[in-house]
Amino acid sequence: MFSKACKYGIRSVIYITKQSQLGRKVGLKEIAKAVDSPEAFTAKILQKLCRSKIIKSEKGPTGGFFIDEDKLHSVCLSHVVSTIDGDTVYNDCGLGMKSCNPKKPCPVHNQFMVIRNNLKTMLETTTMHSLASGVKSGLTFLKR
Amino acid sequence: MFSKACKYGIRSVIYITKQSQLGRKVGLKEIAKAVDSPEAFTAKILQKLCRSKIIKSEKGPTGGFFIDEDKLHSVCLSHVVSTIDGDTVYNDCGLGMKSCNPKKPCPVHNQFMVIRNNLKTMLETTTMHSLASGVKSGLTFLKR
DNA sequence: ATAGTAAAAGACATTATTGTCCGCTACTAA
DNA sequence: TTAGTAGCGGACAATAATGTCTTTTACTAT
Ligand code: FES
Ligand code: FES
Repeated sequence: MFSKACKYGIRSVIYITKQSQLGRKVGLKEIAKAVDSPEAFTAKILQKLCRSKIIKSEKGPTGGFFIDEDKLHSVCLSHVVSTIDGDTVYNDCGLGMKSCNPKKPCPVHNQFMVIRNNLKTMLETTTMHSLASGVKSGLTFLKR
Repeated sequence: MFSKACKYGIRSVIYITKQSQLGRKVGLKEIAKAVDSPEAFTAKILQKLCRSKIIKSEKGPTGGFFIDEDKLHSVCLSHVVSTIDGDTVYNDCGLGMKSCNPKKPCPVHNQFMVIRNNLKTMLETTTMHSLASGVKSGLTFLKR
């Protein structure tokens, strides 16, 4: 469904969100440990997310990653996914044709559109904030 | 969503199905041209599909790929997908945790299960036969 | 100011996926 | 029986994704 990079990215942002709700900045090492992801690789992903303004970072001691107070409730899954994986999930043809064109649909176009629209809606309505609270309340987990 | 191999596989099987309905066996070259896929790579994929009994092949002149009359209506998308891509679509955690375990769900588990079940149902209820008739009637296409 | 810290950036290594090539085998038709 | 055909199988090549390492940059606390 998503690339590994994207999965690490989502898990990381959920963790960062959770900690930002507590007013904490978190370092790379802590994140990688919390979500069980390769450290250096995770660094690259976080850099991307910073460049796309989804998260912020500060260098030096007491530095780390965090999310602005005002963004805490607005960031949703779709932002993270499109930053890391691009818009392929939304635009690509399910059978790999040059493009997904309703005027010249592939055999599974109609069926795919249904699934894809469900997915799209889900990604756009699921906030990182809500995912983080699941973790916070111990209902969901970020590793194992 | 699916690997390229899987997409080529699906397109190929649809084409083979369409031709088998007309009682024709089709050669690799013809298939690759019809679905716009790399020939040698497609050969590998067709071999897999043969080993899993989804399609059949015959060597020598007048040989080629085809689907048994009795299977023509029973083969569905899920068979092809699980042959090529395995059961990852069904079993893997959407966030890449070791396993998708409802007892220890990841933050998006519930949301994912909905999408995945939709997808699963779609794959299991969509027959290659029905996809092939769309192509036959000119409503859908296998390349471009 | 300076030493220490943590992220940024770029080069590099590994692995998985995708794609190609070629000799071998099975088959058919003449 | 033999020549030609078409899929099979294994080895190989190219690319993309994943993952690592090292140096530089920005910052902060002392
Ligand atoms: S054309 Fe294939 S999914 Fe739209
Ligand atoms: S645990 Fe992640 S999808 Fe089920």
